[in-house]
Amino acid sequence: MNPTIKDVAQRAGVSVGTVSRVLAKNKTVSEDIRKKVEATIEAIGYRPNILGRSLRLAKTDIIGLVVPDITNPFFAELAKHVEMLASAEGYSVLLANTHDDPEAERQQIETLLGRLPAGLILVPVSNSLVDGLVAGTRTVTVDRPLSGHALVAVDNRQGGYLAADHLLALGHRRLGYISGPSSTEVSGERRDGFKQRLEEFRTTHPGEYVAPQVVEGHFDYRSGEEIGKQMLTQAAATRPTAIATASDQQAIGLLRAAGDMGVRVPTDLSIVGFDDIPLASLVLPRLTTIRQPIDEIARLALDGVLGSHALQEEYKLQPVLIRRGSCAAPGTP
Amino acid sequence: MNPTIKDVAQRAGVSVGTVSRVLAKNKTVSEDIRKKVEATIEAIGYRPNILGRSLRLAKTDIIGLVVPDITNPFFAELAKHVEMLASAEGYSVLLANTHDDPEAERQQIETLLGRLPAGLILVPVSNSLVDGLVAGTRTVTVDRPLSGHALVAVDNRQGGYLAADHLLALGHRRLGYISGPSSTEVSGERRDGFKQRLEEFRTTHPGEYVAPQVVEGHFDYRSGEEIGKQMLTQAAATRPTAIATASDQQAIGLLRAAGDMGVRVPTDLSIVGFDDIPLASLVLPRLTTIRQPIDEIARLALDGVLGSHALQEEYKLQPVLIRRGSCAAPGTP
DNA sequence: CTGTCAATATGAAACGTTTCATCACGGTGA
DNA sequence: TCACCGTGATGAAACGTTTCATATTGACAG
Repeated sequence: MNPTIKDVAQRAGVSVGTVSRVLAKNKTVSEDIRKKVEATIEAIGYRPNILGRSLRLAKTDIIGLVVPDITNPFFAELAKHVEMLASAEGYSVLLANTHDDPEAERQQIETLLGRLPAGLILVPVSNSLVDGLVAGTRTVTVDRPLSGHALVAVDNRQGGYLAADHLLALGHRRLGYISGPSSTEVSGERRDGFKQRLEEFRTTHPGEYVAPQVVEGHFDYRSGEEIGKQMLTQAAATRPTAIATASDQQAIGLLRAAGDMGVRVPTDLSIVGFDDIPLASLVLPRLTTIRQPIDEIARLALDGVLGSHALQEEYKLQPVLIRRGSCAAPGTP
Repeated sequence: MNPTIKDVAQRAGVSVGTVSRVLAKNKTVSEDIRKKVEATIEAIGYRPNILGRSLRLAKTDIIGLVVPDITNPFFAELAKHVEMLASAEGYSVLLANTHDDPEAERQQIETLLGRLPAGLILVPVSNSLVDGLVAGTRTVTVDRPLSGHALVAVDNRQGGYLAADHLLALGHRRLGYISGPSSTEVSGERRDGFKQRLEEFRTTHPGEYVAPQVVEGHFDYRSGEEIGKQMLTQAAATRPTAIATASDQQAIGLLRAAGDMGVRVPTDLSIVGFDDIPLASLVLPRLTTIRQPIDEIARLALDGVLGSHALQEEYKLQPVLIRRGSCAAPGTP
């Protein structure tokens, strides 16, 4: 149906090999033949069949992107950046959701690999299952580590550290922390960074130290709201004056809980989120948060997958504290 | 490198054609040979090369999904549902963003079509450019119409109608409406439905009718916030007691503006959104909104693209009003 | 005039499938 | 016995590329 390279060759009176070389911008083709072929291509509207080419070359120009849930703003943002960069280089992005289910993940990756992608960008949910499955395809892990594969991620420990540091500097002493599920390393690191800063504070200001209240949850809105409610029902004298979370979604849920309970933010409660999703600057009050440089993450991941150079084991990026309206010194009217 | 069908054939002592027939679950192959071939496949870990197959069949099992912006929660939700349904049927989803740019859209669609997808699901941003470009590939349009192609969408006019109806029923008379950009038919329809209900009201209650304040904006948070500020700076006696918007994002921006200006929702101002994105039930107060049945939309779109039946011109779905906390009768304490 | 060399163009093979026209082989009916 | 048929298996072609070993020039040196 569509014209093929053979049609072009025939119509231009040359061999298919020659046409192919014209297409490949190969030097060894004379000027006038090149012109004639190009004219013919234009004339009959020839467009190379990507399947024939992929078959011959045994590789495609498709990038697989596997995320737990595209509905999560962080991953949506990641997908957007990856797609932008990839399409600028002539690659397309195949999207797969795992719904945080290891079995679904295995399945998705398997069918993805069957399509011989040029590379795979993966936000893994399980540590074991996919191990070894991704051999033979350049694979970069994002956000969460997977043994044996390159990882692009923010320095989560440093992120947690920054949050605690900011709150301490504002004068808060009774701190709360809503972490992510302990099944993910990410949340452990963020929490540990948070705690580490507090430990440091304990040694420098032994008299003022108060042990933080740490509760584990999921990364979503709901979890932030529920745990927030629970934390805030304590007597005003013992409940935290500031809470840091492991995700902006949790922080926004927490914001909602505070609102429901008449706890004013930031007057009665300071909140620090994590990620800096677009919504963070649109809630009321605007969310102070730890930003992940997601464009950088996407760039590095794609570079890793497409680049010819050997993959480093880990690309750690520095998170940065974004000050907005959800934090204040305790007792600020 | 990977074993091919030839290896299987050779090792099992049959012809490649036979192996292919086994793979295709074709009836005309004897029981014992079938067993032997299957055993061999298992033994050497053969997996059919999808490229060879696609080339031969001149089609792939890839679905192209083209959206303006995957970061928009509505489209993320759409992508998630499409991906779920598609992968359940053995198809994969190729994602492309157009950033609301007609030229990018043309470009994206063109390269997508070059990959010979089984079908294309498109949320178009321009009416003209891609026309005819998508011939030869089963294409379904979602959300916004494109002449000459099947459309799956909610009845937008009815959605606007419902919003106005709800607010009138609550007793509001001075209404505001924040619409989407007039370049999209969608926003026109929603606005017209809204106005239509008001016209009906005018004929039934001629004495009480007040002309609505309608302002045009974009679908995003920022636009809702800006226009909201502008609307709410009017004197309390003339400004609307209720505002409907063309998207939840606008409504949330509006919510933010109201909060900033000390206008209490729903006490001083009722708000109705549109879409029912996940976040709608998480803001404070929870957003009353017009829900689009997005799972249905995804299902119909995929059905249209994959099904063998002829495409209808239009699949209109009914929106439904979701009552939450952002609306109340005017003057409710 | 002949042999060489560089510069270009050609033809065919190969990538891994599916499919279709044949073929082999028993069995059956006349 | 022979023609015929049905059941299964085979072999080769075809899908549209790229690439590599050859072939064809023409120019130029000896």
